[in-house]
Amino acid sequence: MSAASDVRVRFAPSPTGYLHVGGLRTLFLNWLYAKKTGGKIILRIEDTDQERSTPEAERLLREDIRALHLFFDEGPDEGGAFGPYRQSERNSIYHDIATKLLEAGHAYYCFHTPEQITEMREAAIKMGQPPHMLDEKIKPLPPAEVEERFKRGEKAGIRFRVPKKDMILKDLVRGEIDFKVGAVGDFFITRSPRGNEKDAGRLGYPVYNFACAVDDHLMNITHVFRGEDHLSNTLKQLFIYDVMGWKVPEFGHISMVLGADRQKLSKRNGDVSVRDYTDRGYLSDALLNFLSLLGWWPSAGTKTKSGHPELISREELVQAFDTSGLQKSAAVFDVQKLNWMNSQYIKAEPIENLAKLARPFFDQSDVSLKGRSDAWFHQLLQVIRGEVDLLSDLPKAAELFFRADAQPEAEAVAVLKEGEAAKVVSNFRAKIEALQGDIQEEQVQALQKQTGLETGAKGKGLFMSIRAAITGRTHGPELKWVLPLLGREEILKRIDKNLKQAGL
RNA sequence: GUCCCCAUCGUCUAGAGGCCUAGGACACCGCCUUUUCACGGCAGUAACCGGGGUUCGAAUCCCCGUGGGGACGCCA
Repeated sequence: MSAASDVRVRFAPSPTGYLHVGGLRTLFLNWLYAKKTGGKIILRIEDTDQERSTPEAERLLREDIRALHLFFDEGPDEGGAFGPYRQSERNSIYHDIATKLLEAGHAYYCFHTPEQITEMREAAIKMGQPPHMLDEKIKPLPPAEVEERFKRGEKAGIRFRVPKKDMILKDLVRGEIDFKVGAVGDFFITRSPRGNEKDAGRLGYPVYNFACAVDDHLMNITHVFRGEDHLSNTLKQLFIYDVMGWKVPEFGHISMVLGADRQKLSKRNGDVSVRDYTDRGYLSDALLNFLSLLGWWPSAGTKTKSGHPELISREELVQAFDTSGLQKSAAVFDVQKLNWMNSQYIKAEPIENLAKLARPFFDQSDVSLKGRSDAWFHQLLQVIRGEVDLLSDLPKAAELFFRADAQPEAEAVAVLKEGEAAKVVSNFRAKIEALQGDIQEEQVQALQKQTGLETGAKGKGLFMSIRAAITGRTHGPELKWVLPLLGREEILKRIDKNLKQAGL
């Protein structure tokens, strides 16, 4: 992390639902940039669409972000010198600027209904023209007529008059992008009032492109990293900066995240909600590590403590982050790779943390941790953590240690009926019975060896017989780990039960 | 339809004119290890979208084509 700087980036979600992985990736890239440069990251809630935004969604969003241990320097809850940070609380600011735009002739009232405009757009497309071709020919009304219409109770939104000129966007990711005249048409900057506004007068709530440009400017945002799908929005915002004479922030349009079908990630082609992932037991750092590598790549020679080129800790990510690694082309979200990465994080997580993270998954499952000590649970996790990709797979992997009454598998029964198996098992059972106190790893190995010596069994005949008799299965973790976890009583009980159920 | 963006293994990507017989990672396949499964280790299969230029030399630069994606809301 470098010394403090003037860099200010923001995450500006609209509170309409859970946090999505695409949004999280944008947030994280912004976060990395802020941390890397010693700048600040601001949370701004874009809730100008009163019909869709809910406080509940905002709460959920914050909860999701907090769970990932990502924090903001400024925001609705954390405060700051550039508030309010909720757009719904900034109405008077937008109205002031909209009024200025109106007075300067950069914007005009539009009394056409949404239906009329839609009609014109459809007609334009039919003529092979850009959709906004016809409706932008609508001439602004003379002031007297505007007054007249308002007096009659008509409602109007304000439209921005897009200057007739080419624009160049200097993009941090894509270089110079040229937009020809007419790439966008006159767009709405405020809605026509719906009656639910506070002190709105004849003005409604602002529309995204307007509120966004105003806030980025007023909040001194220096860098805007957002999805490529915003490219044409950026053009609109550029025009606002242009006529207002504002300094334009740096823009970086990051590539899209696509589903396996190469379409924009959606509910149809994969899970999009971050909560879905955390609920299934993806670790936050694994998810973030994976997401960071979707559309960004560290420069050559980046060293990681893990020794693996793509297993990069959060601190290392901050160190390595650089906008030159931002990718131009879209990236497909590959769950397989995420799963692998998650399994690596599960293996590397300090056991106490892992226990803390894993416990809820056991509580939700039908294997109960009741009566088990923390030490035992840690030991258990140590044994099974290598087998799973997700925390939610843990209880299933642990079943062996809980299901004392489970039927032995057919294969296990077959093993027990084979040759000297019965002799081997009873010999081993006697040795366990004679034991006192906790069973140690080395003891298990010594006992097995001894049984081998005494019965003449070796190899599969020895090890598999014991395994089948105790676990009722032919595969699983190493016996030297299984037996200490089970304990003397449990082992004896299981041998007797399995033998009986095998008909021996 | 119009505008904009993009194009290296199945996927994420390295590559900024000779270092490329194109490197890494996930997945896949095989072998080794573990007298089980998994883990781990080692090897292998696999890509520069096509066509024209520029150049002594092109995955890298330019043009065209094709393909994919995005945007075109009084949503964000």
